[in-house]
Amino acid sequence: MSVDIASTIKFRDICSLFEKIKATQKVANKEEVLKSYYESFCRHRESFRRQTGLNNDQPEDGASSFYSVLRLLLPGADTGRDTYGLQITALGRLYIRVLQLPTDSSDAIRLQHRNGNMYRGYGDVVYSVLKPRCFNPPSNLRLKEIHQMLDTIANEDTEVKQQQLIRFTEQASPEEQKWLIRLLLKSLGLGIGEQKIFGVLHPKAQDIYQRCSDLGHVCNLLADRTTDLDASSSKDSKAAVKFVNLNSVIRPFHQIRPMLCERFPGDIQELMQSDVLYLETKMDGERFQLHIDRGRFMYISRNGVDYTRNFGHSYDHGTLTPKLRGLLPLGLESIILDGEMMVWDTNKLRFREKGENTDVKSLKPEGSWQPCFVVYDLLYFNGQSLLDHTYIQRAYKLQKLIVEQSGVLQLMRARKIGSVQEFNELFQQALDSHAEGIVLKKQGSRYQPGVRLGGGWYKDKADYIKGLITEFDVLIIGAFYNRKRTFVDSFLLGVLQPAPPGSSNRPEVFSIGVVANNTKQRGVLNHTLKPHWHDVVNEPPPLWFHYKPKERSGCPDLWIEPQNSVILQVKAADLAPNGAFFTRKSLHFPRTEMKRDDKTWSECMTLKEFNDLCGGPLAIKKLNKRQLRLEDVTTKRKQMRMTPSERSRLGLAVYEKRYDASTSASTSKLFDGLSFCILSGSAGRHSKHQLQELAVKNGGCIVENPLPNDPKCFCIAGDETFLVKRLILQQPRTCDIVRMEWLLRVCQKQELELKPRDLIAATEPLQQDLAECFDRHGDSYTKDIANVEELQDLLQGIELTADNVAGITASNLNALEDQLLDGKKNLNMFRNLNAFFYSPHGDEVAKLLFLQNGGRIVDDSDPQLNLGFICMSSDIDNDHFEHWLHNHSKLTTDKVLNSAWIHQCHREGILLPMHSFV
DNA sequence: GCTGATGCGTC
DNA sequence: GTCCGACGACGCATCAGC
DNA sequence: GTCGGAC
Repeated sequence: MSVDIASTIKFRDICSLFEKIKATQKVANKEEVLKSYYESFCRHRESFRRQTGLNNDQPEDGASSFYSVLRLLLPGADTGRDTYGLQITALGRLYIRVLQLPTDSSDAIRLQHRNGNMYRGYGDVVYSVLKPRCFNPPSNLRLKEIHQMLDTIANEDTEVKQQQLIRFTEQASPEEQKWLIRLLLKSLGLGIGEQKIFGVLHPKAQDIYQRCSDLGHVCNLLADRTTDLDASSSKDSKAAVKFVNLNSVIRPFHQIRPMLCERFPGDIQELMQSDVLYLETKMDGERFQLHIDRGRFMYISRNGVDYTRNFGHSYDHGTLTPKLRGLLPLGLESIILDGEMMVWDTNKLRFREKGENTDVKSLKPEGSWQPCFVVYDLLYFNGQSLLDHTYIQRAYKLQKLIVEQSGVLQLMRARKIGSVQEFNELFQQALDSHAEGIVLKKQGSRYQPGVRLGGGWYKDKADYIKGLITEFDVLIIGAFYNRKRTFVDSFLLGVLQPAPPGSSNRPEVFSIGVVANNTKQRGVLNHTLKPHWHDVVNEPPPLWFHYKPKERSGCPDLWIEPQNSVILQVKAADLAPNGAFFTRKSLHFPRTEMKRDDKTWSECMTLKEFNDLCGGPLAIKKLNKRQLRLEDVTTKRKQMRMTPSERSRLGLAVYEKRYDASTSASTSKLFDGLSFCILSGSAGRHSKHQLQELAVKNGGCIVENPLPNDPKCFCIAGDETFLVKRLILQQPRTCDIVRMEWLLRVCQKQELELKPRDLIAATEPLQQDLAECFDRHGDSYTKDIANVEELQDLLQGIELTADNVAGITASNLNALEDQLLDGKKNLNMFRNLNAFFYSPHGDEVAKLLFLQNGGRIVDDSDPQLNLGFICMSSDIDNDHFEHWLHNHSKLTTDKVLNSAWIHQCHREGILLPMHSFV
C-alpha cells in the first residue's frame, strides 16, 4: 500500500462538503449533496486506481476506499482511533495560548466558557474569534495528513497534542480549523445521521456496519460491491443488494451492534398472539460481548469500546478470563456471546446493584467483588454466524455449549410464558426479587444488530407500567433513629382517616410503611419536624395514632401529630402484607419522590383510599386507575433525588462505604454515639487513617463527611488542608471542627472533655454550651487548671487586644504579680523602672539583666523615664556625658546610676539601695 | 501529595 | 410513528494547579 | 438510559 487515496483528497474540499450539507435545509437535499459527492468520489477512485495500476480484480484493501472520508463524516463511529482527550475546555485553553489572547478578554472568555447549547456551536465560536485574526488561505493539507495528525493527537501526551494543533492552526484557514474542532468534539452538526449517510453509500451499508462496527471494513466491502453494482447496471440494483451476504461480514473481534429492546407496548395479550414469548429478568449490569477466537478473548462494551485490558485477553490475565477455564465448550474455535456483565459479591453470593460505588469494568482482582458474565445469546460459533437462527434455536444451542459457574459465567434462564396470568406472576416475582424489570423475547425472533424497534425484544420495567409504581401522598407520622441514635434515618408513614364532618372527633392516623430519610430535603425535613417530635417511650402516642407498638420495625422512636407533619410523595412498587404496619398491606420498596409543599397535612391519602388499593386480587389494575387520578401536571414539584456528591456532602451513613468500621473492633466505649469526620491527619505524625482507627477503637463512628448541624458529630483536623480551611470559613457553620490533639488527648485519658481551645470552629449551639462552662478564654468556671501545660495552652489562646487590656491598671498587675510570685520578688525586681542606658560603651550585660527582671528600656522622650544607667568601668567622654545628661533633663544626677547596681541586685536577689551607686 | 476539574464511558 | 440530537446520573482515570 | 422536537 504505497499510495493512499487519502493523499489525493484535500481537507478543504471535505470542509466545503460539510459546509454545503450543513447549509442545506431539508434532510433529503442533504442526502442529495452527499450522494453527488460520493459519486464524484467513486469516479475519482476509478481513475486513481487506474493510475496506480490497480484493476478491478484486485480487491479493495483500504488504500483507495472511501474510508478516509467516511470516518470524517461519522466521527462518532470511527473506532480506529483512541479518544482525543480534548474537549471545549482544553481547546479553549489551547486557542487562548495560540492567539495570545489576554485571559480576561471577552474572546478568551467566550472560548473557555460553555454556555447554553454551545457544544454544537463551539466550532462557530472558535471561528468567530479566529476570523479577524487568522488570514490563512485554505490549505493544501490532505486527508492523509489530517488523519496522521488526529492519530498523533489521540496517541500522544498533552504537550504533543498542543504542538500538533499549533502547527495546524499555522497552516489552516479559519474554516478548516472550525471543522477540525468539530471533528475533535465528534459532533459535526450536519443534520444528517449515521443511518442516512450509510443509506447514501449503499442500501446495505448500515447492515454491514452493524455487523462489524468497522468503517474501514464497510468501505472495502462496498468498494468491491459497487463495482458489481455498476457491472450489473443500476436498473437491477436489487440483485446486487441480494448478493451481499451479511452473515459473512461477521468476524470475531469485531463488535456486532447489540440488538436492543423496545418498550413493552402494554398489551401482553396481543403480543402473545403474535408469537410465543419467553421472559428473562432484566439484568442491572452492563451490556458486553465476549469474543473468543483460538484462545484469545475480547470484551466489547455496548458502544464498541474494548475493555479486554480489564477482563483479560487470555487465561493468564484480567479479572474474568482466568476464571473461565473449563467453562467453555471443548473443541471451541471461535464464539461470540452476548450478555450482561454483572458485579458479583463473593461474600454475600449475590449481584451488586449498579451505582453502588461499583463499576464492573474496573474491579480489582483482590477484592471480594468480581465480574460475572451473564450470557443470554449466542451470535457466532466456530466460524458460523447464528444471527439468522431464531431466538429459541440460539438459546438452546447456547445452553448446550456453556458450563455455568455461579458468580463467574452464568446463563440467563428464560421462562416460557403460557398465559397472561403467568406473565403477571412472573413479573411480580421479578419485582419482588429487586430485579430492574423483565425482558420479553419472541421465540422466532432473529438477532438484528443495532435494532430496537420491531426486532421482537421488549423490555418492561416497573416504572413503565402506569400505576404499578404508584405515587402515594402520605404523612410522616413517626421517625426511627439510626443505630447510634444520632439522627433520624427513616420515617414511619401513615394515611389519615378524617373526622366525620361536624363531629368533634379528631382525625386518626394509620401506619402503612417506612421510607428512608435520605433525600436532598433531608435537612429541611429534619428542621421542620424537629420541634414537634414526641418520644414514644416517654410520651406514648395517643389512641388515634394507630400503629403496631409490638413490632420492632413498625414501632418508631418518635411520633408526631399530623397537623405538625408534612406530606411526602412516595413511590412504591406494590403493596404487600406486612405485620409491622397497621393496614392489611403496606408499601413495598418505597422511595421518596418529593416533599409535597403544595399540600397541607389534611390532603394526604385517606385510609379508605389506601384500603381500596389493597383490596381485590387485581391490585395492579386498581393502582393503575389511582395513578391516573393522581396525575397532577399543574403543580411544580421539587425533585428530591440526590447526586452522589450531595449524598457524600451530607455524609449519609447509608452511603458510607469507603471506610469499613467493622474491620477493627472497638476497645472502649468512650465515643459511643458519636461520629467523627477525620478531615486530615498530620504529616509525619498521624495519618488520617490512623485517626479514623483511633476513633473507631474508642467506639466512635466514622463518616466521610459531616452531617450538617449534628451535635454528635465532630470533625477532626490535623494539618490545615484545603478542606479544613474551607470548612473553617464556611458560613453558616454547620459542623464543629476540633483539633486532632483533642482526639489524641481524650483517647489517652479515656475521658471526654472538650475545651474551647480544642475547637478550631464551632457551631452556634456548641459555642453556647461551652459558654456556660468556660469563660471566653477557655478557662473552666468549675474546674481547676490541672498543670502547667494546660495553663500555657490556655494563655496562648488569650490575645492581648486593646479591648481586654483596657481597664487594667499597673497596680492591678502588680498586685496580681505579688500574689502569684508569693513574695519571691527577685524574679521581677526591676518592674516599674523605666531606664535609659548611656551609650557608647554601655553595659550590655546589665541591660540584659535589667530587662530580664522586669525593667523597661525607654526612649528619652518617654514620660515614664525615671532612671539612667552608665557603665562606670568604661572610659567616658565627659563632654559627651554632660551633653547627654543635659538632653535628658528628667534625669537628675541622682537618677543616674552605675550599672554595677544591676549586677549587684541580681546577685543578691533584692533591690539594693540606689544611693551608693549614684 | 492532595484537590477539584476535566474527559470518557455506562445506563 | 420515526428519527435523532439534547439531556442527566453515576463511576472512574487522569490532568492541572497549588 | 430518557425526553421531546421536527418531519
